[in-house]
Amino acid sequence: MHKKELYKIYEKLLKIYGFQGWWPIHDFLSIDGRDAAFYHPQDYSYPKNEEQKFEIICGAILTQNANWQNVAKSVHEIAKLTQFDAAKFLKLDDEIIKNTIKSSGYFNQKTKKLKLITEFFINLKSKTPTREQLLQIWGIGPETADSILLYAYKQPGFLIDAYTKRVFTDFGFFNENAKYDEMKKFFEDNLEKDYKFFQEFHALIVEHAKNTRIKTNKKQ
DNA sequence: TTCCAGGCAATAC
DNA sequence: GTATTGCATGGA
Repeated sequence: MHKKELYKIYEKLLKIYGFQGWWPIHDFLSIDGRDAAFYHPQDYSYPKNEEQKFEIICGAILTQNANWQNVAKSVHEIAKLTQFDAAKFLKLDDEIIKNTIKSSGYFNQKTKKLKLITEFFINLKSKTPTREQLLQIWGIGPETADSILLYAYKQPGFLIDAYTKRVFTDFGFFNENAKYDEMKKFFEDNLEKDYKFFQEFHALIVEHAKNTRIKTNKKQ
């Protein structure tokens, strides 16, 4: 019964913010540019190769509880160092990686996470992983698994993040203690499973959430 | 200065 | 099973 409402929200967000073109893919032509990550609105053909898949996976780890602007710097640095060749990345010393991803925060944990997912990625040999496989990897939780599946592998699973929860709780769809899988199921039960649509919807939710950020005032 | 950002695992209860 | 805590940087 929520189908109509959800599609209406999507149309409204699309009208306000336009196509978002997620997930940003690094542009090697502007490798020395300031902001080398770029978006590709209405082009759902990305990632176009293994390197771009690996880039999205790295970004998904790095953006865990981190500001994307900080992550973009790390992505840029990894691109310069490895061109997102997974085998090349795996050979890097931990100290090099820590220094390279420093701006994303939690660099000790994230270095370990990146190495583990890189090993997994190489062993996949271009196959598509399952959600269960991803969740077994240390450092991959439901949101990271879903973003990897949706944006690196074009699998139409709905991705829930802090923004999605906040926005749709505000809209009255969920209550404060709604669980990840419960919210995910809600969207998937009420929407057509189309990866392009899911990619766009999630990106629009994030954009909207950023634009309606509540400026908290600690002491009330 | 304080607070938060495209979470997750470990630990405590 | 649910709640809390540690992880860390950079910009507002």
